[in-house]
Amino acid sequence: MLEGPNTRQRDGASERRREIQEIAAQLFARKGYRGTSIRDIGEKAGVLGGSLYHHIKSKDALFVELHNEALNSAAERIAQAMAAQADPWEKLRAACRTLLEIQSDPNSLTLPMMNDFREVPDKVRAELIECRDKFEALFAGLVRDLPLPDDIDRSIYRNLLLSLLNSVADWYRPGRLSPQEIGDQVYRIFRHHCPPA
Amino acid sequence: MLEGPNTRQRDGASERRREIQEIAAQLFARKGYRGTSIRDIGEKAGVLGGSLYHHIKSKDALFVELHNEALNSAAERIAQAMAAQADPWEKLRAACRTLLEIQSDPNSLTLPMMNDFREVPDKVRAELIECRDKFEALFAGLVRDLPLPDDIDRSIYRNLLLSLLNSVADWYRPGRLSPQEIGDQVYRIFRHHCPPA
DNA sequence: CCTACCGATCGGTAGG
DNA sequence: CCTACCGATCGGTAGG
Repeated sequence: MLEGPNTRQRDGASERRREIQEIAAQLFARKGYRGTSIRDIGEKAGVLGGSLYHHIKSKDALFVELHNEALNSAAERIAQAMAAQADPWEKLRAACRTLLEIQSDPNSLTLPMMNDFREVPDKVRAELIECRDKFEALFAGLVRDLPLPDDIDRSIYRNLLLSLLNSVADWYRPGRLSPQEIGDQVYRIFRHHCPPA
Repeated sequence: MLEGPNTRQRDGASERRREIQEIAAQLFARKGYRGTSIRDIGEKAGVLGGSLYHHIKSKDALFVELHNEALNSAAERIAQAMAAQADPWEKLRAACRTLLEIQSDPNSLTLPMMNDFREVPDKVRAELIECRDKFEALFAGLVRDLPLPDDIDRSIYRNLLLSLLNSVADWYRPGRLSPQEIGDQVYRIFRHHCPPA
């Protein structure tokens, strides 16, 4: 209801567009694709739903755009954290910590990463998967370089690691362990598997 | 469109109810709560949406009922599989294999276990969580008895294990590894952590 | 189990 | 950015 009228007007159009994107990202992240209506986004932005169509093309396009931005931004941060480590296991640890940090930040436009594959229209899903594949390739490379025992299937290992990291947002609550500490826990569980050198 | 008219009529009402439950369970599992309309369920049952209300009270009640039945049935199967093993790690292995089997069967009414927490009305979510807590207690007991290293947080370990097992349905595709083999992989990843006795 | 309908909500648009 | 509206779809009900 209350809106701050002190928004700068320097570059009105694109700045307003950014505001709307951030609002939409938060709502999508919290309520999912279907649970977030154009009118919901408008309400938080202080306008009626229809008015948003000056800034967005469609709900689908907005969702895909936010999802892919978030994924690319996350991939970049993780790649940087991994690059700072030489040991494969330390790369895994850095990746876990970074992704956990991203996933547990409720206010970042980077958060969404919504795995709501089922609740999204087919056409949207296809675009989501395409972008996600690139993200998963990052983890495929990471897992490829780990010295894992022979009886561990790397494809399964990677899928488990990824789905685990993605679902942390479902049960993470601030206050107890920090994202970094949880990341370390993930690392410890997935790590001990050195082959008996 | 085609319906088999050879349905027995022995106990018409309750048998019909069971049919509708199975149809609804499959749709909910595949399309989620919001993605499944009463009319969708009716269509698969060969009737109009409104006609279902002779057999169900509401969409919410139907969903909660199916969810809780699935959860209780799964908990029972897992408890039995665990009871057949004495060693704590073998209990974990049995639990992983059984849950994986349940989660990857696309035709079982037991499957749904839908973690669509976000797309469900608040009132429904509260009822879902209540039942899920009991299910999670089963795993809490399992994890409590594992001889884990001191630097592993059992609460995190359990959350990771559960969210991992639940999200397998997102990427599992029949053909490659069997559910049991995947269950064994999960077991291997989560196991190696014996403390240096 | 159907016909016929309800009130609500949805994404989106025309026209200003 | 609003008014006013569209066609579609939703869960659910009355009355037979």
